[in-house]
Amino acid sequence: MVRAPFYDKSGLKKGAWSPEEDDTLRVYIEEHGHVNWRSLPKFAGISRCGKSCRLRWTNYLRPGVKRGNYTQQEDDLILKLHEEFGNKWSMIAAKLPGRTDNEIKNHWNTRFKKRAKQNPTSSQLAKEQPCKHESSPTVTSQNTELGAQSGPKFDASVHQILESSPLSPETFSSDSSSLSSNQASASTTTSWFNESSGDFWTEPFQLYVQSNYPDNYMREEEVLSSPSLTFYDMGDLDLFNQVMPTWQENID
DNA sequence: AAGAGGATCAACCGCGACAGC
DNA sequence: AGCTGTCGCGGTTGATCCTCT
Repeated sequence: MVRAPFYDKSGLKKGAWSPEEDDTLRVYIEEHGHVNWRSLPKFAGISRCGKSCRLRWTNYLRPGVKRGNYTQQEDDLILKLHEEFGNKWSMIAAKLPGRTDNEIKNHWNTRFKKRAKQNPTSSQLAKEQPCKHESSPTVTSQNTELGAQSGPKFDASVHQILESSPLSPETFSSDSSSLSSNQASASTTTSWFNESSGDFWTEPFQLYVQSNYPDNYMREEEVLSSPSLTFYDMGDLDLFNQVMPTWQENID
């Protein structure tokens, strides 16, 4: 279900990731963290653009990423959050431990299609139920359509579509290793990346020797030890806890 | 059994936000 | 103030899987 691998003009690989690439990226990030996505592929020896690496890590390789079916509780929460935030998938994902914005977005779109099929008039609700926190002045047609599901009129039959999946202890945890060190990344970026040039995300791959690595590079364990860098903002879990009381222990 | 069409989801693309110079 | 580099987000695409006829 993935695109066939291919190489673009600049020699960057695109399409599906191989297990070898996954291993390389995982090992590298676990060892060194990700200070600078743009330069990471060079140092890790991956023939991908930084953007692709970031996406792969965020959506697939990152520890704590939960895969598989959505529980009804998760779905209730997504509905609630979508009503509040609209298509702010990253904000929704931030409140759903283990789920990524991409996955939630896919899930929502899939469900919407089902819903739209079942109830073609539902799009009417979108105009009546603008999302509370919509800050953007431009509302796309898709936003409008998706909003159709979000209001209180959303009927319970939708849940019958949803599959339930017991939480796996392996895939779900409050493991602080499932972190995002973006802020740390930005603050610790050092001048040793300066030799790079060209377009940021698509810069052609160049192999750098590991010895180029600076001593002041922020290690994964340093990132983990930073209290402000945990992946989940625990203060934001109130709503999550309301909807998913059975997960409370895991979160705490 | 096989083909068609729908569903799923990983990955790509473009753009905007933000920080540093 | 404007430019450049970096990053993340949201929308979209496309290959594969699944289900129905």
